[in-house]
Amino acid sequence: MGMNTAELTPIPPDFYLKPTRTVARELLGCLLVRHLDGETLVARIVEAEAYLAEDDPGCHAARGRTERNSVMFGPPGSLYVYLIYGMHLCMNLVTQPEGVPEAVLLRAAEPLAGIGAMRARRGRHALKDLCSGPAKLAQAFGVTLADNSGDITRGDFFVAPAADPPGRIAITTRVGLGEGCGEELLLRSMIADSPWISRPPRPDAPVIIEER
DNA sequence: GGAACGATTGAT
DNA sequence: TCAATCGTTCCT
Repeated sequence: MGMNTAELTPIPPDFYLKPTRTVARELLGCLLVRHLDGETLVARIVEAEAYLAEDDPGCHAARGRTERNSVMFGPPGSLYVYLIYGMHLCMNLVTQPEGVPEAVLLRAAEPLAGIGAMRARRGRHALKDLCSGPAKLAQAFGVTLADNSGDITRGDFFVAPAADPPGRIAITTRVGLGEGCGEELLLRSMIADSPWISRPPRPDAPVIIEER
């Protein structure tokens, strides 16, 4: 059932040294894989956002290093997990060399395997309710604060290369940022026309389509 | 020490 | 449209 998960292997750390916008774009179609509690969870990434060290007031590291954001300053391929709104967790993949605090927020994915376990963790049945938002995705994959600073390039929680690369990619503004937080920057990437994204672009936001 | 706020979600 | 819910951040 589901899919063959035997040959899934991690993308190595060098991938996360590319420009962060590129990493966000190239993560589309890649597979998020986790072996957890005797299950293999797999989802195809369809939406991701870049957060930059320079000229990006929306980045958690925009005002320097703090206890919370310290993982962003760590090695590429690190997992940065944080609590938002006192009740949800968001999952980021750290990019750039140590000392450069950039990351990609994983925002949405298409569930492919381990659906039952995802449903149980989410408390929802519909496939579209499992991974269609950053906190939903984290919950479906059993992410906790204990996963913060983990290594996404090896072990039982990793990103594998795209088996089915996306065709058209849409680039637009990020979700949920207030005024003055870089809300106009085109740092959100998603698979164009994917039914698995968290939400459509704002009606007034520019959308750039890249053919592949 | 205290207050305001947030890279969200789910219900109304 | 709105409440939930609490750690982080920033101000006093």
